[in-house]
Amino acid sequence: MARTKRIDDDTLMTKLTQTFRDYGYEGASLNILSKATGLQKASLYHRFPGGKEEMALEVLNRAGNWVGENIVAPLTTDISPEKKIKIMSKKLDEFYTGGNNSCLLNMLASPEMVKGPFTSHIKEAFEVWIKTLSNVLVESGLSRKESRKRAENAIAMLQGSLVMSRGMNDPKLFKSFLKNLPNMLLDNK
Amino acid sequence: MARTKRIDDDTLMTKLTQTFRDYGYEGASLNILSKATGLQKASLYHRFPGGKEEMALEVLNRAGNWVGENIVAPLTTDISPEKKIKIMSKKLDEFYTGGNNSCLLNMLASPEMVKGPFTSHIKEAFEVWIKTLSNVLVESGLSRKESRKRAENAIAMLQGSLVMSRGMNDPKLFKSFLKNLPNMLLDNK
DNA sequence: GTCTATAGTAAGATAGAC
DNA sequence: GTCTATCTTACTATAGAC
Repeated sequence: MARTKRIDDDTLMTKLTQTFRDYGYEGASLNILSKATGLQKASLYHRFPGGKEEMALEVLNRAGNWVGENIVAPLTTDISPEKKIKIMSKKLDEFYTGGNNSCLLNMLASPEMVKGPFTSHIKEAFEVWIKTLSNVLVESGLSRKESRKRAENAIAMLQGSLVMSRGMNDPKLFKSFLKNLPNMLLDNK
Repeated sequence: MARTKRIDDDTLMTKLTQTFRDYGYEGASLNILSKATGLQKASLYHRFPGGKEEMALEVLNRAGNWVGENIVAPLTTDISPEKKIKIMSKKLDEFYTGGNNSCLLNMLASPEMVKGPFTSHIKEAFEVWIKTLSNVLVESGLSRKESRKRAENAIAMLQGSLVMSRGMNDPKLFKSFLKNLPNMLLDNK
């Protein structure tokens, strides 16, 4: 034995993701990651030869894929903009577990001066997200400029509501954001 | 000599603040703090016997005082709500150096599960901020409920725009937020 | 008040047995 | 594939000279 995995890849990635979200990159020590996954450090290195950096990169990629499949993809189908926004809200609620989870794009962001290994991934994630959402709003009849602005504001509000929910230890601001999201995006001005 | 300070208290605190903003609590090692301030580690311990935790706590307190004097105080004077918001915008621009600095309330926030030494300070800072800003909006003629909501949204948008400015390495979202802030707060709906 | 030197601990990472 | 044991480095923190 011991040739069989104590924890399957998907569950492992979920645990790692949770830990990086809770502790950030620096705060998530290998000891903490080990306890969170039930694997010893050496076992983690066996699965991620690149160590913590590789773990965080794969976590970031997996989150990107999840967002692509669950949030971006529905936004590019043939249903109405209203329905798209509704689906997105539901998926965001799931993704951030009702405001109790921080966003990796915030928790893994590096100091500006020292460009870290995640900088480009995070920047691209934000840009893709803004563009995709913006396209939906154009489709709903808004101008390109107004659509871009609303998309940026919505994502900023999402990030801010998560920061405040964490800081105040109360997810109500995130929930309130989600509730207002459709209006924020689609209301005629 | 060496009985005279290499760096005065205020400049020292400014450097420490900058470092915690850039690196976060875990990321700001004593080596980094030492280089940033020009003081050796032992000298830092002489000034802050409680070590890094005391440094961060004092940084947080000082930032709270600055906000109290420069942002909260003007909000409670006798000038018009419009002028108050204008002053606040200007001071926020200064405080966050045009969107190039992160917010300590985000960078020092601890993981929810492990209540850190800053949790209560951060929570209180958000609450005071929301209440003070909300009162200004009540004064401008909005209902208590609407005022509270707008204040929360404005601060969330501020936090989010900072997160995104850092993540995208471009302060334009913060600048855009600042520009729209008066409308966001005072527009009749 | 600041420094060099160093203790003690925890970090990231690897070797080799099973 | 997982483990214990270990290495090396970096970290927080302290001692003691000037």
